[in-house]
Amino acid sequence: MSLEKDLFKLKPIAYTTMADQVENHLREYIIKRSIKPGDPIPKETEIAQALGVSRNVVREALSRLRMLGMIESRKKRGMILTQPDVMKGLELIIHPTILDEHVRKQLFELRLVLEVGLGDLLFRRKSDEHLKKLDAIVERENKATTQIERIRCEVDFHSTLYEMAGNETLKRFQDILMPVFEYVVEYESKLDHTSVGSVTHADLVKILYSNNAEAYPNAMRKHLMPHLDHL
Amino acid sequence: MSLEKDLFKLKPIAYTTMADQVENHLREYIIKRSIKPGDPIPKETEIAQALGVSRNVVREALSRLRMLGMIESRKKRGMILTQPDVMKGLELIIHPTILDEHVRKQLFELRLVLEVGLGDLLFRRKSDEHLKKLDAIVERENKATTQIERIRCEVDFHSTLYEMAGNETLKRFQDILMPVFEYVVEYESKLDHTSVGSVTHADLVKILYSNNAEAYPNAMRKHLMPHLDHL
DNA sequence: CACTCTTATTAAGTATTACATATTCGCCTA
DNA sequence: TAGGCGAATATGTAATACTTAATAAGAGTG
Repeated sequence: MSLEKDLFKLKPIAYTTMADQVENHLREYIIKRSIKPGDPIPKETEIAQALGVSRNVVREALSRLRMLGMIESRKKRGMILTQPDVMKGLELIIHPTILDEHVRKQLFELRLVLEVGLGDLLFRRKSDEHLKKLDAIVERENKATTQIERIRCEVDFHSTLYEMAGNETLKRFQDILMPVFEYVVEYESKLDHTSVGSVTHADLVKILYSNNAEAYPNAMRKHLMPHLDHL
Repeated sequence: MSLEKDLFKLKPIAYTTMADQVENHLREYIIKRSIKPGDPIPKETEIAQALGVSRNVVREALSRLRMLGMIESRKKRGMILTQPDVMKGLELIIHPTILDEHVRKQLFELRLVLEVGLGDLLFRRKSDEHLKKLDAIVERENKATTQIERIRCEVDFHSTLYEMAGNETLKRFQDILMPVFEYVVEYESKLDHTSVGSVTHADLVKILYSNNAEAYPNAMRKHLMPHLDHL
């Protein structure tokens, strides 16, 4: 019977281990009791006894939360809730993973979207130091003789933009995503950056010096157009 | 001695458990052997023996990777590497966490950046169905009598934009972040959406119907200006 | 010969126990 | 009172035994 087959196919999805359940229990516990960073969490043995499972299982669940930076534990003091880095989870999953082409492309699109939309943060938070830093990079780029040096400038320029945006979470997001885009470098090097009509880094800096926030998005769009056209 | 103090202060940071080390070993193992999704991973006992640690420790490490969706394990078949959802880690850390105001603000900024930069994806991937859906939402919004109904339309409208962008990773990102922004609803309800000069949802739809991609970013900027001004 | 039913094997999931290690606290002594 | 020593405690690690489920192999039957 196909119905029976379907049921069997559903079963493994619904399957949860004790560790999964304990993990969820702990998450609920933290939310419902509205435990704040710094507050203590029950001892392993207490949790095990309360939930009627082995300490081993409890430790697996705790180990997960610890990896995400949600809790910290010291030898006698017990465990405390911590304010986790929201991007930690993303880092853990992206860093060691061989992403397939499809996902990598989506992440690259995400980067393009971010850089076009970055303008308002930049204009509200730009400082003279940042602008000078961009100037220096542009100058370095113009003097560059090798392709490798030019690509390094390219990366530096855009990284500096994220820095300028003054949003730590956003910057962290970018830093995590960056290694994924290394594959782009290959075809990046084949692009003609001096092509007529394309907006250069120097042009972008000029706009940033002005207070013309309206000009930024479309300038960046034109700058990234070679990439955008690949969508 | 202050040097000694410094050393003591450094010690707990450098401290790593066996489980941490095993976790890293496994990550390296996966990368170096360039194991692909679907490929099998050594048995728990084999790993334990190879690294000279207890199976218990190995299970803690594996439990973490399993949570992130990097591996799956079945009773006899052993464990296999899986293609993880890149946003899984983010979901795990954001959902149950009481984020502090500072981080929440940064995530909200991130959302604004995304929506302004979204244009090119939208224009390249819009379909008639999507546009009609937006039309329907705008119409619903105009007929809405209660504030709650209007907010629901607001959420629907912007969610639909992410859907239109045709980027699953981006959409997932948005879905995860959405609950964080509920706090915005409060002061959102105080804003005057009919204020003169502000770009309405209807205006945005009109632009999307056209093929004027240049007009989008600044239109969206104006639409979001009440939020942007809060930066 | 094919086909099903049973059984054995394997690897993950769970439980229990014991011990190591480090940190806190309090007592005790100089 | 200060300082050190030891007890208590909670996490980290190890070892072992058992449970459960899925696969493979083998036996028996049409």
